[in-house]
Amino acid sequence: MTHNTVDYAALIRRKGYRLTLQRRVVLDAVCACRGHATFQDVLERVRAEYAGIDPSTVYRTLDFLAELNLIASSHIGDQHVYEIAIGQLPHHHLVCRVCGAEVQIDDREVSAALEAIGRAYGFTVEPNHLILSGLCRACRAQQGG
Amino acid sequence: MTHNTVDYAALIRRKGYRLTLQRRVVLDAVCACRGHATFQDVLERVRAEYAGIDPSTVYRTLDFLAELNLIASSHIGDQHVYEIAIGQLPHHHLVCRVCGAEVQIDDREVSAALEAIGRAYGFTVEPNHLILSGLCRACRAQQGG
DNA sequence: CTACATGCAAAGAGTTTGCATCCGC
DNA sequence: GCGGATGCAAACTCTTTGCATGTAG
Repeated sequence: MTHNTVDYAALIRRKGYRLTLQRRVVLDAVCACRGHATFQDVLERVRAEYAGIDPSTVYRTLDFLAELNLIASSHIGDQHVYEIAIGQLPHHHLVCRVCGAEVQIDDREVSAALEAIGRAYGFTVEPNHLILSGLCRACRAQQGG
Repeated sequence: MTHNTVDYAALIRRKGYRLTLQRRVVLDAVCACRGHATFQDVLERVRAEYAGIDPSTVYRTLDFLAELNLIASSHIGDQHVYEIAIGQLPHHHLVCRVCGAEVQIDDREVSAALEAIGRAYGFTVEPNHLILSGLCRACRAQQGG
């Protein structure tokens, strides 16, 4: 898999690192999760492909891939989540606090709004993969509110 | 201390809980931290006032106070932080990623912007004490950027 | 005086680390 | 073959829990 246009294998080697089976499997797993995946999500998917992998290797590999910006690492509430970064434009998410539905928002819409606010306080806002919690249409209808 | 207009002692008793020395000391400590305080920040301040307190009591008390909305609990990066909530309007923060400076932003400025974006996707955004990272004026000048 | 809150110590989850072995280059 | 990466097990940090004792109301 070339993971949409970025030759990650070449990137890894160019930086002097090695392309191991484990690294390929972990990257594919994060990609296959489509959206935000917890460590456990990733581990399960990885093990479907390579049962013998050690959790410490997955931790090390996720850190490694995040360092190279092949995946993005962030937080929803107090959960650490990972997401494929290859072929993704800068973006943010709306996450429904009831059903967990996720919608991706183009960065430009958010940045424009927040940068204006930051400027008023002398801040250069760098909205880093913001995760906004709320209610999706379906859950709002159901909960009333 | 009445902690600005809210009689927290009465609130605690009205709900059937007890006002203990530990609860007063922890609440005062969070208040004295002015801004976001980690567990360790709070623990240190608490111990200056009451050295014998057990960490588990501080954990339990912080949960307790957050439950009553006397303090707010959130995350900066992967750090859990606490903040006094008494007498605070809904608000968000700009945090400088270099020097850690914090500026409070009125909720209305942020909500207006984000709700408009959410609406376009059928979401009711409920921006819960957002923490936006960026560069303050001084650090931007120094770093060039 | 009663039940809730605390202190203590132990358990538990999640994550990191040291080191011998393995394997990509 | 060399040096980085992995597996394994142990260590470590942070947090939670069970229970006897203390104390607010």
